Amino acid sequence: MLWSKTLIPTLKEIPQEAESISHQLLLRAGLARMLMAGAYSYLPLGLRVLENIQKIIIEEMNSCFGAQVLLPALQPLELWQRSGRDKDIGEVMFRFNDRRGRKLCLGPTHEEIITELIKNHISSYKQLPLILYQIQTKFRDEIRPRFGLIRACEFIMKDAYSFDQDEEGLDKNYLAVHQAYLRIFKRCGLDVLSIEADSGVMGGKVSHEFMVSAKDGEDAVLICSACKRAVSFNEDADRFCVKCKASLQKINAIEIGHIFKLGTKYSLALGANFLDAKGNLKPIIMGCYGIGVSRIISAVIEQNHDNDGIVWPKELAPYQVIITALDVTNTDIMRISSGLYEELDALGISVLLDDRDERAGVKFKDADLLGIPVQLIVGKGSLRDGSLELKDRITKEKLIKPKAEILKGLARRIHG
RNA sequence: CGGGGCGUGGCUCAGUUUGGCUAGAGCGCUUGAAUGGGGUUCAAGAGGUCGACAGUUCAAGUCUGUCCGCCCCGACCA
Repeated sequence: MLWSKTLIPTLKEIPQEAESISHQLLLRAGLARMLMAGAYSYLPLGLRVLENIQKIIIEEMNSCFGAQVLLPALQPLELWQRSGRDKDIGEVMFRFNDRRGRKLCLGPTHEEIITELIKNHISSYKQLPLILYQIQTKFRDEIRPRFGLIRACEFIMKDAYSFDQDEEGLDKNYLAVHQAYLRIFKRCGLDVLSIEADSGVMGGKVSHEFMVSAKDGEDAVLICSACKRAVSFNEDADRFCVKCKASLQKINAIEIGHIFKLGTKYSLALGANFLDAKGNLKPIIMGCYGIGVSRIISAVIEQNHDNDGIVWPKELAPYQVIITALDVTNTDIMRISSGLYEELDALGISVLLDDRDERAGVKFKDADLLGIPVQLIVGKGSLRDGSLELKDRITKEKLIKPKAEILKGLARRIHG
């Protein structure tokens, strides 16, 4: 992609509306823009990052035999009345009437919808176990949306649901998804803590939340200074670790995932049953597994930035390489830059070519701000001896070498 | 919802205390020139319902009232 053909509105100064680091960089690097509190437009760069996260999630969910679906965001309120959650969820759910006066809502989550679907299609133990998941926009009328994408009223979530005939099956799926989550977050470049948690409105007994430590996080976590075990924070929390008696340290964190062993709450309420091998009618045992996909963008920025801007983990970067063409009025520099662009593009490497007529300093600052892992710089030096310059955004290492060697260094950074 | 802060061109802000001529600066944008490796320099331009409405006044960005929006803290939260 050519910079001049896309929309990357970088900002030199910190917008008034942003206080947290991830919110500031989200806006400054031109990833997203606010429409109103809690609702954001994703610009080309932000969408590419979002798609990269989704790709990782899809790969890992498929690897534990999840099958992707897409359920409606538009839902009949009646289903929520049947599960009893209509009241529990209360004003967090957006509600309205259609033209016929039918009561509708926008889905804040999808347990009811998936259970209703499954009820009509699963009738035998032979069809179990099953995991279905989707990546979809959720709507929650938050009391206080804040920190950019971290708490939004419209956001993108991956929600998965497991269906089993017994508790053993649920335990197995729960563990499989738990492990898949750890792989997902690692690939996203996140240092994540898995914590036993309250299941709250979701119901069920066991739940784990996945927390990312971040200075501007809105949740708090306690970590044992000795065994590093993390526990969720509440006001009357112990000051010492129950296991090793060492002191606990409070850190701020962002919750990016939450998984629950639901049991039969929804299958009983909505009548999702199956016949076991002996012909007994039993409720399906369920689990549900959520990831805040759009929230990951903010969490990743919180954990991967420096004074110059974002430092994207390899797999999330909106482009793998940015070619910084210094002096676009110089036809030789542009010829070399375009050639390089074509060459990398043919190799399947995603490249952004900065073809703007801007000063070198502006381009360097913007390249650092965007956080694309590898910068290739084409300037006067390249004309003299055919050399290229590579800047590694992560290590800040700079190499000026013949093209062949630079391409090797590039390959090592992309594939290695 | 309670407390606090803010709202002036695309962005950052000054001006509001103490009302006074045609509303300013920097960045960005357009045009021209010089420059060309870490947010250049000079010149000439374009761009504004001063968040909205109502009121006070000879006169309102500035004072009063109501409302709207954004941010932060709290409560809440899957």
